[in-house]
Amino acid sequence: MATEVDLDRTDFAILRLLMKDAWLSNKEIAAAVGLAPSSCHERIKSLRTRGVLVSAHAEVNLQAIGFPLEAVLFVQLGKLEGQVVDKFLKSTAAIPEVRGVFLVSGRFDLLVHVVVHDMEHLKEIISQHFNRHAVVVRVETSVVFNHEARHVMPLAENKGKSAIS
Amino acid sequence: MATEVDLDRTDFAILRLLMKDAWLSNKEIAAAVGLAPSSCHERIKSLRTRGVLVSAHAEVNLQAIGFPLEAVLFVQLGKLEGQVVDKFLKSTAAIPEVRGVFLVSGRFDLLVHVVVHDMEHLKEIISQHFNRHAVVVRVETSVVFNHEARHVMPLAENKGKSAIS
DNA sequence: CATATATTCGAAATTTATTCGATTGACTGT
DNA sequence: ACAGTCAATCGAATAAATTTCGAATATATG
Repeated sequence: MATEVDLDRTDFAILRLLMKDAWLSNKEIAAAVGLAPSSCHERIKSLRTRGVLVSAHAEVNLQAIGFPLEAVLFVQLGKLEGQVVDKFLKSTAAIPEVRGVFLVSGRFDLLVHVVVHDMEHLKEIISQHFNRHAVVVRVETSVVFNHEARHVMPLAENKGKSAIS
Repeated sequence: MATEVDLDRTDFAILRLLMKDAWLSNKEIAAAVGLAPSSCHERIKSLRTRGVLVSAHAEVNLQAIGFPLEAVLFVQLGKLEGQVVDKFLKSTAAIPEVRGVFLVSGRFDLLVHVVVHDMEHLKEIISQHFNRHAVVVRVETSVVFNHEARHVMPLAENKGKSAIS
């Protein structure tokens, strides 16, 4: 598993820009970080092959396509047998309406973020999926009033660990 | 606020592709949905101006840049006065380590997803930010064992509501 | 200080994005 | 059914960006 990589200030600048806006052209990024387009291109290619830059995803306005309601499900699971839980996790993540799954420690075992058309739709997902599996002990549902996703480097400017370490 | 938009099967196909991989070229998308590049380009432009396609963000391997630990904070807030809560939400979202903030109904008021270097770093964020604000009544912390984000259309194939409705 | 390695650059070659007028197809009202 | 209106699609031309690559520069190593 790729855990550590050497990145300099310029790499971080590139990553920071692409996290904010993956639609930036190579030319624009090059200008922003002070490199020639060819050099910048080389670095981006390297970041991808090294597994730092993983992918890019477009964000669509889910309200606009008929999903105005969001919820978080707090799921308690029974005695965790690796196999069964893993299967349930996979099948949960495979539901189109599911936007994220967190397997966590503490009072709950699983947090599931879903988007739905309406309350009926939400009820359907819970009753058809979660209340059907034996591993699920209990589900608590919270409606999401407001949700903000942050696509920024979790690091203050110029705090990139250089290769000097 | 833009809530409803007319989208046909092709629009959904384009959105589905871009959600999965925002690095696809216009040419590739055009081929995949069976349009000429110029037509596809026109549609994508329209999707953006209509506010359906909002943005795109690169996903970086946070392990690789020194953030191997994730946590979810369950926050209870005091009597919700709009102004104060709103300010606290904004300041929370402004923390670089925060990846998402959910204002929810139910047992907790706020869910915060954070990435950190280590436990010390996590403790620091909680004590420096959350335990410093009067609105915060209580914080429960869960370590994230596993986290899967889903970047797919929350809709089964060919289930796009056509303009016929 | 000399050697080896990695980065950077600029220019050429390739590919892609973008514009635009003409054509096709779909919808409206009579 | 039919003419008229509007929107979508296409292909070709132009503009712009990506990608490759050898030479030059900088950086690290012994």
